[in-house]
Amino acid sequence: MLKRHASSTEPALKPNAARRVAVLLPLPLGMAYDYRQSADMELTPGDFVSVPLGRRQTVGVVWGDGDPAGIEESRLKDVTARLDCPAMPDETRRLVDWVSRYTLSPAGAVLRMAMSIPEALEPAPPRAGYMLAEEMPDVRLTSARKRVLEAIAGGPARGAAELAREAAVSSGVITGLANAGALTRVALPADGAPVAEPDPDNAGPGLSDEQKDAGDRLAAAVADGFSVTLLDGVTGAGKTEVYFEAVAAALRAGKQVLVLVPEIALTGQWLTRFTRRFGAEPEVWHSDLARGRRRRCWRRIAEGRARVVVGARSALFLPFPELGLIVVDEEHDSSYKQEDGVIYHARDMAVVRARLGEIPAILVSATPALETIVNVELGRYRRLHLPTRHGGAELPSVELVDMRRNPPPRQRWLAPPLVTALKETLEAGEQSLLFLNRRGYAPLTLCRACGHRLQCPNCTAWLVEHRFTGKLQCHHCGYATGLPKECPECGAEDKMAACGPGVERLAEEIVALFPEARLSLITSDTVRGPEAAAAFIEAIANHEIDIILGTQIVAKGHHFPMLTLVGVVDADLGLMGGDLRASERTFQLLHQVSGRAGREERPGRVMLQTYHPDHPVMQALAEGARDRFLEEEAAMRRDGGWPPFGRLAALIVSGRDEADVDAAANALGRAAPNNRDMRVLGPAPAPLAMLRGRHRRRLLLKATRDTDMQKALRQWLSRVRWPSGVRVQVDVDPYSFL
DNA sequence: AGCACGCCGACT
DNA sequence: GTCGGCGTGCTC
Repeated sequence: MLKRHASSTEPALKPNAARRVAVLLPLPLGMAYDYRQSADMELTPGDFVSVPLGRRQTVGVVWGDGDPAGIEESRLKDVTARLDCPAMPDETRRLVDWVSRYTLSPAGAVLRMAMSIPEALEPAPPRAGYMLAEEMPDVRLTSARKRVLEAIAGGPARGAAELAREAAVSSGVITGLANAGALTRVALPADGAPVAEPDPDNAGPGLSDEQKDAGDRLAAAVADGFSVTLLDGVTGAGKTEVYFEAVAAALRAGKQVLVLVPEIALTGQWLTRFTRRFGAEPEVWHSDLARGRRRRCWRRIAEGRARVVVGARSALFLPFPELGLIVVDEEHDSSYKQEDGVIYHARDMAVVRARLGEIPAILVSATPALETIVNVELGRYRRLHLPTRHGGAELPSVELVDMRRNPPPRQRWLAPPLVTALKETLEAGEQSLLFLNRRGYAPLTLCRACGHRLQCPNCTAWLVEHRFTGKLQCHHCGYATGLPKECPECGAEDKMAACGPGVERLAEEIVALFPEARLSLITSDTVRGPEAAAAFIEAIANHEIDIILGTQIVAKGHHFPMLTLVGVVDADLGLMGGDLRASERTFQLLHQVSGRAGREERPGRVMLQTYHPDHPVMQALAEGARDRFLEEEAAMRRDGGWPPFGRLAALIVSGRDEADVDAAANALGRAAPNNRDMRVLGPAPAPLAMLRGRHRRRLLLKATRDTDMQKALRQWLSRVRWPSGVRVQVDVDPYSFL
């Protein structure tokens, strides 16, 4: 494939023509660059190579043959070296190409996601280990030192950190012993520490008949090439344990497994369940892993030593040499959509990766995306249904609290029925969860004298007061400022008033109502990082907390046996704003929060505070009529030609100069394709008309299902030029309408 | 993404 | 007179 063979139909190569290879670089370049390959260098597609670029050295990947008709030979530079590390697997390279074509992103930009840790390609830095010195010098033996010497006597040479942990001493003791000559430093085999492998036969799964049947069917699919199965089950049905059977089957077949999860910070309970089932931890991958751990993790995956990887969406681009199964947990979750840089949907690309590798994908959810349901109905995806909760727990009852008929008192946000329910729950010694998807104290601050509203200078957004930090914050760009004493517009003193509730303000209300209750506020401001999250979850599970008050982050995947009441403070919050998926997303989120209630023998109760009790989303939630809701939603989308029955792509035109942005957006509007199959809406100011100081306009290309969107977009964009200060971003299959 | 080149303000 | 700000453009 790589070597070009001269044939009679091709012009004969010049006898001393250089061998060219195409090398894709992890830069937003769009195409591979050609390099000269020296005669003694063997290169195969996928090889990582070091090449000169400008006046620096860069690492790239051999992508295929060079193009003899490409740039002239005199400008070719030599490949410097082939790196000593496993080649990028064929499927990963094809995925990079596929995502690049689909999203209209430069291939190099996609490659960058697959080379997120360039250090992993270099040989591992030598690791210092310690062993007992041949001759024990005369040193003072403290008890800490004794423990170290005992620990080291019972095993091979180990690293300082490992040894310190085993002997329960600080690493200073190790250094001290080494300096005294009692320990000698030796080089450890780099990264060679054996990894405990998950064992598919470690523990019996302990499944119900219903779960076992589903697990068997998933496991059977593992041997069967490409397939997509929706594992559709109510919250608490034990879906995780069911797909673990497919994981076990893949492990038995000697394959690697990738489990995608939406928010890696929240998987503490998931990891516990995994370890219980498989007797070892999976490899955990996410983008803010410390450099060294990330490097080792990447390397173990590339070498096939990591067997099960659980990770956020970027894990899709890891170099699995023998991937045998992909699971997408909470497949409906919108955090699978990457919104900046290369804009892609990890659930959809996971299906593509599965097809390229001819392996199965399992999509897991209690509230599947409409896209997924439609794919099931079209027969593209299989479906396994788990209709009952594990252990016979009842699904919670959902009540609507009509805020028009039961208004809370002025400057309060909890309606009387919810207050009563909270009181009853407290008295029964059970836990309550209040959900309000609004960080901070108040979403809006205005002047009572002149009506001026405090807005972010860089974005079309109100500043949110945070009493916790005493600041006004923009949630879009990170702008923060102190709370002004006087109105910046009219100068009136002490007239600034907080409008509406955030979780901090709601906390005040709860403290006033139930001063004796133990309240915990859980938001991304109060929970920074996985350890803090684990501590909160532990405290809740131990019933050290009576009322949990939180944003989005409490909605997902946790299981608290004493939690019997869930109150949604503003169920209408997500419905505003004309977003195509507003109803669907609100349904999914509220259904998911509701699922936190009553997961064991105690029945759960859910109360949704709403001003629109007749809205289809509220009705469907109250009646537990998920499938009816999906049918109604599907009917509306089908009538309007919206996804998944039609296709969408958005263009976001942005720049610092508003006139330039408008001119470019209008030019795109004039050049827009408009025919029987496609129509362009806009340009219109994007919902966030200014973001981080850049003005934004949006155009939406809406087309029939069978339209080649990439081709249409490429042709459209090629007809228009815009000034260099203006950026045009393409979002194929947009999810958020921001 | 780097790292150049290039064209206008405050320094030794 | 030069040092240096980051805007613009190229890298096989």
